[in-house]
Amino acid sequence: MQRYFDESLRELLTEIRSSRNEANRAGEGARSEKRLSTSVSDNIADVSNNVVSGSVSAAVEAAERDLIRKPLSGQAVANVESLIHASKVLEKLSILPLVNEPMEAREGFEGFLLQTYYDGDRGVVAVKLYDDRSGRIGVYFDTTGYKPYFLTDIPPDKLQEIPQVVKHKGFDHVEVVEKFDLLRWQKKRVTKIVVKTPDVVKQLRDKVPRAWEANIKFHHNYIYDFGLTPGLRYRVSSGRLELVGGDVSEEAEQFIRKVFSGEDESIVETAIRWFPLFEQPPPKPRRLAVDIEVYTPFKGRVPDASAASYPIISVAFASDDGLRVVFILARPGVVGGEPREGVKEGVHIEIFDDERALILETFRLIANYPIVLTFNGDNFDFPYLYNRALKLGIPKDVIPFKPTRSYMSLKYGIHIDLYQFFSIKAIQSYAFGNAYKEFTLDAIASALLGEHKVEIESTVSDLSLLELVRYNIRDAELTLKLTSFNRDLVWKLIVLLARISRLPIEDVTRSQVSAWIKSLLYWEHRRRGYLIPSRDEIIKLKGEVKSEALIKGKKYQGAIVLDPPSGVFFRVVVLDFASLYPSIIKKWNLSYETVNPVYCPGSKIVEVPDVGHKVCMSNPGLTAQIVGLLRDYRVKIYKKKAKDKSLPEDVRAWYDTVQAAMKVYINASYGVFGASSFPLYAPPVAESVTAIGRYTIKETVKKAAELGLRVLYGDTDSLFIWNPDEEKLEELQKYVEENFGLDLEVDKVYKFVTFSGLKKNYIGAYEDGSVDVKGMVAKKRNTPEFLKKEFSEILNLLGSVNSPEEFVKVRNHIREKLRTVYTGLRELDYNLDELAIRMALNKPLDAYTKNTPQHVKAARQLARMGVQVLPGDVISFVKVKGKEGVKPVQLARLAEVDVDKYVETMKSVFEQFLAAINMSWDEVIGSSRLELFLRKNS
DNA sequence: GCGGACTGCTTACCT
DNA sequence: ACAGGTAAGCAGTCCGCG
Repeated sequence: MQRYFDESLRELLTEIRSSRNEANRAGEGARSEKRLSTSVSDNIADVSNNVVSGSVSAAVEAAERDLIRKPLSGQAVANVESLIHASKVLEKLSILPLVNEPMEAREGFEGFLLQTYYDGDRGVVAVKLYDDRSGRIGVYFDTTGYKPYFLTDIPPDKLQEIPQVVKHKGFDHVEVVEKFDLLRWQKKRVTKIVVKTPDVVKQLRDKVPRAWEANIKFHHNYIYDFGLTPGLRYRVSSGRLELVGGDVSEEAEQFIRKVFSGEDESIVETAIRWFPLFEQPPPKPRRLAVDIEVYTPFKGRVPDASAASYPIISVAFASDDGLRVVFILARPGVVGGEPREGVKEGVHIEIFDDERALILETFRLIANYPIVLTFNGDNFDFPYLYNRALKLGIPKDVIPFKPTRSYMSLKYGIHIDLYQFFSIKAIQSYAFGNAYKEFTLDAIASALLGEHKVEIESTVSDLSLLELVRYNIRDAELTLKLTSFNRDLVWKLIVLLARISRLPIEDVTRSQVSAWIKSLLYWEHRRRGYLIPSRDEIIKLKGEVKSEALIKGKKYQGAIVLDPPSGVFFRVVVLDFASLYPSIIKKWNLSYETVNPVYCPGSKIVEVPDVGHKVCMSNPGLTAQIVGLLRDYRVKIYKKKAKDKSLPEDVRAWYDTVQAAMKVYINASYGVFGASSFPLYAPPVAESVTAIGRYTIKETVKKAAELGLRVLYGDTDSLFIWNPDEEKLEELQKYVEENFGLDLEVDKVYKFVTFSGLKKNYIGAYEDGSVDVKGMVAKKRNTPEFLKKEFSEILNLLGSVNSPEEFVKVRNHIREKLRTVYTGLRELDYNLDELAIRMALNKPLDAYTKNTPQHVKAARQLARMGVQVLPGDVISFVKVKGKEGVKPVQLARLAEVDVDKYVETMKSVFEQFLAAINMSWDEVIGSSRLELFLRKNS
């Protein structure tokens, strides 16, 4: 590997430059006043005031002809051995066109539905389909004459009296349609106002007193009206999209009927209809990850993508078909770097002496992949490339992206920005169990892949070319791996989320879980001919809550937390109600139309405990059906299939992803009804869920007491039982099943639990010595690293304890350990990084107006130094002596650290734990103070 | 003018 | 913009105090 660069790269660069001269001559035509040899040195100085002239596009054409179409001529390949690999790659690439508008999907075209969008030029909805046989994307342009519309209750003749509507130039026509009004449980005739373009809906919806379904994106409406499911296979047939492979076999249908036996027929019918979503194998389009690096003279500041003032110095690509390429810009005064910097084998490096050529090559690659991955491409890489290209005179139609309202979309393929995807809170918490806490490539890759970014001393602008290559390619590889690890887990998850939500891929990867649930519910409303209620009418009819939240500013009361004791308890069984809230929604038939119903057809009404809402049980509520279906599918079918050893491993992995996708949905299903931003916001629904939850756990605690079980603690849906009798436990489970129709499962068994006496705060140790630490200060991000380290060492001591007797010994160990740490701290045996407190900035600096927390103080000091600080940034600071009290790590010295403050922090970290083992800080540290005093004065 | 009691703001956690 | 509940640290304020 080391012999790759046995020549000095610098020498090589000279060669490249001259060989490029030939190839570039045509491309330089437009800038004839500047010879290529000077353009290299001008690269940095000249770009910021580059003016786009008319002759440039001719130059681009020429460059395309001479340079781009024959990339091997004048190609700088940095080593001989990789040339063989590289030429194979490039051979493949060199036949690819620069601009790649997808071909039209005509009659008979078959492919997976990836994306719908509005094609403004043609004025129709367009659908991107991925054909897995050719590996190409085709676009189906709607031929049914589908137009944008919204609904109102004004009859057509009365509508004629509103000229602003019917005389509007975008107005097309009206139709009368019949819908079912779930909220009022009656048929309703509404007027459909059909218009020419989507923007007209926005202009006209306020011109009528009441409008429905006027806030749905045109290309989403298309999906709902045609009953499409993104992620499934379709064929263009008789000018329409026809589902392929959506049939459910007789055998499968019988199986589903058995699983859902006893349910209402409408639920069984939906269950059968959904089956292909979980069973059809996912498409596997080729994926390309792209990452760019930009020169900037300002350290600690992210280059401004809208200005794009400085050159793109490197672009790295990694694809799942094995491509590893870095395009790098030769810059005057920047050395090649040492061979031993260790660029991995198989990475093909191309050195460009012209930034424009580099960008054009980049575009050509991007334009040829059906899926392009970035990390923050929406807000940085793609806008930068876009604006930089324009600045360098590259015409728009050569650029493979088009900016949409909220993100960067691709002309040919699909752009997935993984920063957006991993920032989705439901993904972070439900799919990955909060494994990562910050939304940076490094944090996410470390947590999920166990791999890191390449560490660099200062900024990318200061790196040698080889260091830059190494850094850049790692980012691209990590980005790719984030979708491919664990048998393409993330890609499959995205496909499944698209199928369940019915949102296109570019939409589902950029929206929060509330948008997914909204979309799924809209789709089902449309399918069943229900009018989608407006937010206002739901609030008017269902706005009232009956409980008061314990937390100021919240809308209604939530879960209960039992008061835990303090102390150590051996053999603790933790029971929990399986999917408590979703199960409640299903069992109690909770839905916006069933809670406090306007009309309950069979008058079968039950009352919610505590809050007294009335629930109509006569017909299955819509949201109860959907949530219940996902829950049952997950529990009764896919959790089992995921563990079925008789299935091949990759099939099991798929089913595991299926159940994970369902988990994300059902976990969020309660919360959205309590979120005022949700279009189907129904506070009494959310309030009923938590009230029933409280009722259920309280009754279960009562029963447990009757059975002689000792309940130590419980939070929302869990009960900690001390050394229970097996039979009594089973009896309790039976009681819960019979009385509430819920599953009370044994979640875990702890060898022992140490409770501090505080809620949401305990350590549970398993038989094998591993431990769960919950809520303790030692676990929090804003606790200095040295304390976390020392704490985890104490945890190791603790995990080894097997009996109450052994605790005595461990207590002594712990006491000694703490004393050592204490004296070490007094003598400042730690460095600044170990002492740093990390805290996130949740708002822009100037939004902290009420007071100035310490991390904001530190951040303001950084800002004064010219370092950019943005919301989401985690500030590392240390506590120091002096007026401000804090300093960012970068600016602090060890000598100014305020040791007393750190002793306080140490005390609070360990007191929580000492409380559990019945020790006090003073008894542990008291004598240490004396010892330290004596030692210092001896 | 200072310190303790208190409230409110902010963050990070748990379910 | 999925929810509420708990804990901690600190900033800022009020009040008492001859």
